[in-house]
Amino acid sequence: MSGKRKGLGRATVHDVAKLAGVSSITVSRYFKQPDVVSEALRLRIAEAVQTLDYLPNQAAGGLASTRGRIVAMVIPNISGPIFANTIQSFSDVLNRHGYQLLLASSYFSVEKEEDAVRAFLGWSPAALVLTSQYHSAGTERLIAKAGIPIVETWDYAPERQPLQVGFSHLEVGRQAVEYLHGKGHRRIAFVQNSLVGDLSALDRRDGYMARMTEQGLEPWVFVPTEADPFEAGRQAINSLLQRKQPAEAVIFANDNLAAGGMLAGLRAGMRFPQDGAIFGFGNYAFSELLLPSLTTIRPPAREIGEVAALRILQALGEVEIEGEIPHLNLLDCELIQRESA
Amino acid sequence: MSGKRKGLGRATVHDVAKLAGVSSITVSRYFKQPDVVSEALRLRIAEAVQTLDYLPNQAAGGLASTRGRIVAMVIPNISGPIFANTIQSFSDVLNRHGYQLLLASSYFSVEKEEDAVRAFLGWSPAALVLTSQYHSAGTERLIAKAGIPIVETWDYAPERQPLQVGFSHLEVGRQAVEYLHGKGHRRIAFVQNSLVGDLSALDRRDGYMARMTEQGLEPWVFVPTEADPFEAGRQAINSLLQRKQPAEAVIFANDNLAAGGMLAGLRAGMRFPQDGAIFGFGNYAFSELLLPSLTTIRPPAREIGEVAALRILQALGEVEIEGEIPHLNLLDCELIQRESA
DNA sequence: TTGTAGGCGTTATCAC
DNA sequence: GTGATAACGCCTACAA
Repeated sequence: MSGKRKGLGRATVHDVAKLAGVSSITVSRYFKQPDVVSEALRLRIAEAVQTLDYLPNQAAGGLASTRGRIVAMVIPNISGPIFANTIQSFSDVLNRHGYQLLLASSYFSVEKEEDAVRAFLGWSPAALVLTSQYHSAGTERLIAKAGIPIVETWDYAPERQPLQVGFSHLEVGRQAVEYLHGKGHRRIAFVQNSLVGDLSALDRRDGYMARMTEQGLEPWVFVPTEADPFEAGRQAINSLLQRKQPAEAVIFANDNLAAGGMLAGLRAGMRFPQDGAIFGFGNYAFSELLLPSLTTIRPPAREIGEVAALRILQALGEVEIEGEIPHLNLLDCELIQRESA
Repeated sequence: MSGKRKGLGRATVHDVAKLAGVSSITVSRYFKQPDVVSEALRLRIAEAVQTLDYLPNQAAGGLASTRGRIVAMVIPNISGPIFANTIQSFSDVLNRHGYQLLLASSYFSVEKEEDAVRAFLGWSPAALVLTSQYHSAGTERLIAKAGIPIVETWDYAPERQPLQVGFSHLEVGRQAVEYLHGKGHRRIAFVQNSLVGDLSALDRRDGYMARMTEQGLEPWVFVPTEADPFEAGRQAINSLLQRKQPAEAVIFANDNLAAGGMLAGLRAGMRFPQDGAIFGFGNYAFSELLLPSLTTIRPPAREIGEVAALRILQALGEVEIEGEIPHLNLLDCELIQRESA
């Protein structure tokens, strides 16, 4: 009987409606607002759904209602040691409310981020999550006119338009100085991330520099040339600790660098913290397993994902909230004192 | 002027078509098969797209063409130390070809996996990726009639319908025994994963048992009661090494357990491998950072993601291939000999 | 509580 | 090479 197009071959609302002896809109209501459908029809529809193995077509639904149950997230990387926790918790909370996660990584490149955002917007996501406050001009334009909730995570820039869920990297840098200074150290160095593009790490460095200056101490920033973080760490240790006037403490831009540096030192016969205090950032999984274990700062990775998801669900009206949705969500980092500093 | 529905408020093909003075189908072709559109029109359309900031609506496109450019993946967990690499490489390859990744985690629960699969199928994904060969009956039914390429990763079950991209956990178990036996060890124990649901880990145990038996050695399986992997590892070390006839070598179900065990031993004054060889699985990021560094087996995490994506793209006709698409993709694990065994 | 009509934005199909 | 038409599967708006 004709059929000029093929379709998916799956059952549709119409099939279910016919089998249940109702109109298709009633089947639609059965899924969206079950309490509006009478008990009798509900049972008939449920049976038809069973029989036909009916699955609502989300693309069609999203198209018709102009609001797809999908949320998009761009993150620097998935396999790195810290962002995965954010993705995990974010995705879990969303799934629980029937939303699906669309994911892509930017590798700390604002161009790749823009590509991902453009691709995502084609899916008319219900909301969009980005990492940090730093984006390309193109991304800024896209999100400005996207007309959906935008959330920036892993950073805290109160003056920006998008919802903020994260923490201040500047504060983290200051906090590290504070701690080491309190331990009596004066010659405190900072090892920068060799990964260009990680702009938040530069904020941590700036916080370090600001606090050092305030304390009347001279900032001492080491910039590794090695790309591999473990190698870069080794390079830093060699340069900072094996000299006449060695650093008393070294703050690394992240735990990878710190671990690489510490390991190189240990294998060269050094002892920590005796030969220099080692301070990291990130509280990666291995940090407590090192000998000595690594003193570091734990960013609220999981919490960021949870809060971001919650705010989005509230903005979408899926979760109730009294009053305004908090625009600024400043979460706590935790300084974890261990053996290395 | 009526307008009974609102729509997204964004520009559509029709807007672009009107501005460019062509029909909307030509705009569609401009995106799908640019070489079919004449140079002149292409320029006009490009300009209109620019002016209007037009973004193709993927949901509408997917609906009309019955093939959305989306691929769904269910993985045990995102934040764990090993699967993230698979997700990362998988997503990267797909993105490069204009496909987006829909992601959810099962936490090693076949029920959660089924929920995710059902939710995903509503999006009419172009393909579906699962982890391991173990699923619920419901999932089996769903994938059997999904009518899209299905890929099972991180395992290798030649007899199964879905495309296989992974490795044999049984083989991994045998390989560990082989290695330790070759080092002269006879009293070789295996520490099971305390995480129920990780069925592939049981396959590794079974491989261990089979090989031990073949060698005329008696299998010795320890089942931790502690849930936390580090605690479970400690428990295992205490039980296996601090006795009259201690184990000479211990194979752990994964690197987390091994690290926990080794660390507990070290802090108690033990030395490795002198007081017992320690063997892991997974080659987690920290494994090379431990002192002693951990001997383990590296699963082809990244490669699995790449190959899975490639096979899917080939099945979808996005990537050329001569002949049949290989159904069985057995990838190599790498035994990484380090200091602990 | 249930149904009718028609549109959401795109693309398959057929015609020129 | 380009266009007219209808259909993909669902949901909003309105009516009963």
